[in-house]
Amino acid sequence: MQESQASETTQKSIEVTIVSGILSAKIRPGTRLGENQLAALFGVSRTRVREAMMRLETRGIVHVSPRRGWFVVEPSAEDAIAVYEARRVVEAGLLRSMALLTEEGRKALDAHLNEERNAMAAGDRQRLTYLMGDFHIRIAELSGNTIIVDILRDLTARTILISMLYQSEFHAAQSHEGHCRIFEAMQTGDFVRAAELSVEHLDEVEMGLDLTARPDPLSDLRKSLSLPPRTASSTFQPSDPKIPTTKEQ
Amino acid sequence: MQESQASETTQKSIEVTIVSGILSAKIRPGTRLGENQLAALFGVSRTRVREAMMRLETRGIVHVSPRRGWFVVEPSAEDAIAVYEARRVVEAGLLRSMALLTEEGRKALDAHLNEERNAMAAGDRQRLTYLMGDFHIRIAELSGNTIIVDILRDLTARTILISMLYQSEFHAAQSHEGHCRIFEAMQTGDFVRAAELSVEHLDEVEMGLDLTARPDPLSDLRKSLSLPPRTASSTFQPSDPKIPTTKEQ
DNA sequence: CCTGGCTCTCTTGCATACAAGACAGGAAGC
DNA sequence: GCTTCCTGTCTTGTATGCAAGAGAGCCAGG
Repeated sequence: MQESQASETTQKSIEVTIVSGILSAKIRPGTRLGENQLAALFGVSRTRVREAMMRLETRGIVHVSPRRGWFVVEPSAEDAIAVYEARRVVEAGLLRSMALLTEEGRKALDAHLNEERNAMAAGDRQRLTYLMGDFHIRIAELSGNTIIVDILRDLTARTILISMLYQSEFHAAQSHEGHCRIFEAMQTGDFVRAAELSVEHLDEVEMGLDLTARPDPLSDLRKSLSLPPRTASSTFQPSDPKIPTTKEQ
Repeated sequence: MQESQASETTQKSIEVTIVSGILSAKIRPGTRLGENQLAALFGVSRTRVREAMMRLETRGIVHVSPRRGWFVVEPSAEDAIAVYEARRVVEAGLLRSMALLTEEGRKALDAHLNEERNAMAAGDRQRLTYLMGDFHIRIAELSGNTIIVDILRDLTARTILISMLYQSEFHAAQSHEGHCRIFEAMQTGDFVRAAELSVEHLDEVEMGLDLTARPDPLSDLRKSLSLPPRTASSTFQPSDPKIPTTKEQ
């Protein structure tokens, strides 16, 4: 999103920038988020960067390795399973609790599915990743319950990190079809069916993961040697290359 | 729970102390949480207190009024409705996703219900409040999914704050019966029924609230005059009176 | 060539200092 | 008496400084 100079509203912009970056698959799991780097990027002191990191940590988006740095989480296979389970629970519970789909909501979802189709046609993979996750958030928004929206946003962010680690190929068409089916069920007012389809859809995506493929083939070894998690900063390509070879200080 | 001197593990003890205090109804909504007070209590600097506050803010437990202080949230009527809806979604979704009740789990819930009975017999209202909320957290723990446990813990904390604001009388027996019914359904393996009962139970509790009774009859006026939210510190009675009239510095 | 240890640098952890806003209380003017 | 303004105090907001830990790299010894 916006860059530095975002002073004044920098309050939470660090947080949203990073989450947005993850939701659109621009930031990879394991990316190192140096306090000094971010402080320079946003033109603030480390204090505020740390605040943002703490918030993101409680949201399960980043974690800190003492005296070594902040890193975007690299969910383990167990984490991945837990995240998908949590999503099934929340999303199915949400759909079952719905009573009707307003015309407004119908339009919003319809427009979203069109966006998915456009992105597929254009082959815009990053945008596609974002849209595939966003669909579920949009459904939550229909409920008007910001608590659930926030929960699902964070879970979706983790889902995307998981897919970057364990998903070899991206079955966009399959996901899109799943979304369409859910939408159809919702349109007919059959929310129980929509919930079931949602669970199936999430199962499908989860099954498409190769959870045996460890994110880093050497992670076992690294851990036993207490070496740093793969920084992956070399593969971090922000759309706006604001992080040059900033040899900080 | 433990007090100052908790150095070393002070890492997150501020957070858990406050959340525990809320879960056991020892800290009222609107309680002012001064950075200096907490810093003195825990024997750390404001920095770490602020970190804890930020985390709690992310979790929806406290909020900050700029340059005026941190306060335990006072959920509005709308917030209350949203919290109960979120709980219904998550808890019903969770129960529906369960396949079996292990013997271990059965014992845990059974023991818990006994504790409820004991607290009712003893008339220990604080403990009862804690147990009534904890029952739902225990169910989440059965799933072994820490994500869901954390979500429900925070929602339960907010629920207790809501009950302190809007619940005139405490229908402990009614809640206990609701829990027993849910447990019975789970024992028979009928998790769909358990989910339905759970929704009914939450509806019952929600209906027992008087959401027309504003937490502070003058809150509208206060807001328009941008006066401080009611501190309620005068009604704050920690079981361990560690916060005397600490005229900080 | 390999191994062990040393140092040097870079990172976060934490405390502190100072800035700035929000009230409270009192004094001055009407 | 009432209102208005002003000043003092207390709060959080933010930056900065210093300490301590973790590695990376180098050098010596085998």
